[in-house]
Amino acid sequence: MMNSKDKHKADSKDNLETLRHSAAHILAQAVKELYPETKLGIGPAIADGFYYDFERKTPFTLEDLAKIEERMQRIVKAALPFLKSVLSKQDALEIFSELEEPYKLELLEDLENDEVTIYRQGNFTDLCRGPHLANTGELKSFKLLSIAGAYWRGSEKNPMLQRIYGTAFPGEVELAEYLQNLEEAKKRDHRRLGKELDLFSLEEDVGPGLVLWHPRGAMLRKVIEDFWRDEHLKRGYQLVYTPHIAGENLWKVSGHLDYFREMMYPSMRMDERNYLLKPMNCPFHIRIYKQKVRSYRDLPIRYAELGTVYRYERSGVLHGLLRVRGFTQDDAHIFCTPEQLSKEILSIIDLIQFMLEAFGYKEFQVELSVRHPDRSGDYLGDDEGWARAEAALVESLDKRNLSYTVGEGEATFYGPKIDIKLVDALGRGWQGPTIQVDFNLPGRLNITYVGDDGKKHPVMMLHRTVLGTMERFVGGLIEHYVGAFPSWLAPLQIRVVTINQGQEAYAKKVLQELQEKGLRADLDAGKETISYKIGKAEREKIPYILVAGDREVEAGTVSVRKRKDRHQKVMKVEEFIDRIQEEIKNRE
RNA sequence: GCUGGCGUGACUCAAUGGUAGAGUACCUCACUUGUAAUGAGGCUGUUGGGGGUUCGAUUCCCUCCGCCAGCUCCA
Repeated sequence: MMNSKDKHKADSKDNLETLRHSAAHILAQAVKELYPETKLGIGPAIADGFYYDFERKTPFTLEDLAKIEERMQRIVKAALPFLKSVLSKQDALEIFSELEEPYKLELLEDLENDEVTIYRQGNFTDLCRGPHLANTGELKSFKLLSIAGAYWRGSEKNPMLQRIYGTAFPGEVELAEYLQNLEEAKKRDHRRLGKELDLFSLEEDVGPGLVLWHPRGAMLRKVIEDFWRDEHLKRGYQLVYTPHIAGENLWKVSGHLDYFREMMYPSMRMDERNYLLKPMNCPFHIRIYKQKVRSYRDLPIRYAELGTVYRYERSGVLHGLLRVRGFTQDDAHIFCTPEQLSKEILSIIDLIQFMLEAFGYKEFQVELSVRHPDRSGDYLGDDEGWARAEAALVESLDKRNLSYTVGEGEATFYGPKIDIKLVDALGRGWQGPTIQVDFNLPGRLNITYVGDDGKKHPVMMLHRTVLGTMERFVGGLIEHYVGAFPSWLAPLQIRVVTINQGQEAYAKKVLQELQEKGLRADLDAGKETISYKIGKAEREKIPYILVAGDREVEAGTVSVRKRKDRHQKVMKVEEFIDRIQEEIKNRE
């Protein structure tokens, strides 16, 4: 049941949507007034604002944007009422054919109901479900933000229209706040922080989407990988390693050459054979499974590998660490009996949840991807198997009380899946952890186990990642912590700093003590002022600075300064070591 | 891949149809410093690559590459 507070919240969300949707109409009116030859696409409200798609021969420029915004202001000032009319589809078709709006006609023709609504303000008419503001004067605070191409109806087979993005808020304060947040978010961008903190780089000569991990980034990754490995071993996984290339036949048999070729790098030839760079790890894990006859008693078998794969991603989609061409999946394949499937899925969900929470993620978006109800012919595997697999996925999500959205038709051709999205600084979602049931490979590669009846049965197979890939996960993590990693993750945990050169010997002794305890520390014994050294360490976002001045040398202590905390505490080195080790152990 | 924008020293950015400057970083010297940037001096560029227009291009045009935003696609 909805309480009054929730109801109010829902109302204001609807109000914001109405406001933005109306803003989109005003945008379209302004564009039509300034550039009458423009054809209208669609113009909805979105999470952070609104957009409208237009077809026009000459592209909009930034100067046009300013002009359009001005014209919108004029329409707002005129306070034109939004007039709704309900009419028959036939009448609407006549109106939009008179207006020469081909895209609107296409939309109308696809509408199934016979009654449609249109809205008018001033001389502008749009096909629209509504609702809208009472009049254009109610739009107070808005701003046009950007221009981009967008395919008509989201299909790259269709012509590309020009999309104008904007945002609108009930008041100037909210708008200013939103724009400022946008600026703040840019400072959290992992590409910027990755450079500032010297974590990684991408370089033209190496190639687009191919990552160079610098020492600090590599250390961060090592810590994550160690944690990942330990946790997998605790949970009954076995680690494997497999090559980066394999003979063509492996990929032919697995179906990758039929279904995944356009994502794969061209083959290389040696000794009269063709080899391909691996885009996935599964065929290798399956070959390991097939080395022996497996009994039901051996199952489940869980092979895990931090497997580096290469995929040809289209140039326009590359994005820092979040979308690359060479990446390391924290992959595993689970071979089990149909009876074991539910339990395996559940324990993967538990592992994902445990891992993400360890990295400070409190909530995440879960999507269940199932078959398209009308297109069962497009999928491999029988209905019964799909039904059972989908039920197992749903059951596991429900058991752990996870809310999720259902993506109909989002399943892969070989099976249903659960995807978890990580959200970046600008609110964009990136698919990370995934659990996929596979109805293709077991049959295709004839992977079986011997049941208690002594007969061979097809095995159930799961693909899964719990972080996704090291690249995407670390990219997300940088933004999540804004580069200020907790001590257990920080590539460099401690910087020892001297005040003048007299303390260098003592500082070196302190450093050695820290390093002997396995702590990641370095020393700044430079000639600069203490303020300079503190500032430098703070900019590097090192969790702890230990200052060794004359007083500390005298007393055998260090002055401990925690990141972003001006109040330092003086203590014995041993005491500091105890404290930070406790912090690291608890992953605080 | 598509649409639009951008590409200047290691980084952030400036400038002009007449062969480029500032800050940071780096190096040197002086200062020996008590918790977010001591001072002075110095070094750094085939202005993304190639081609064209021009007496002359970093600036204008073409082309390729890369980056950014969005679309499409994905871990």
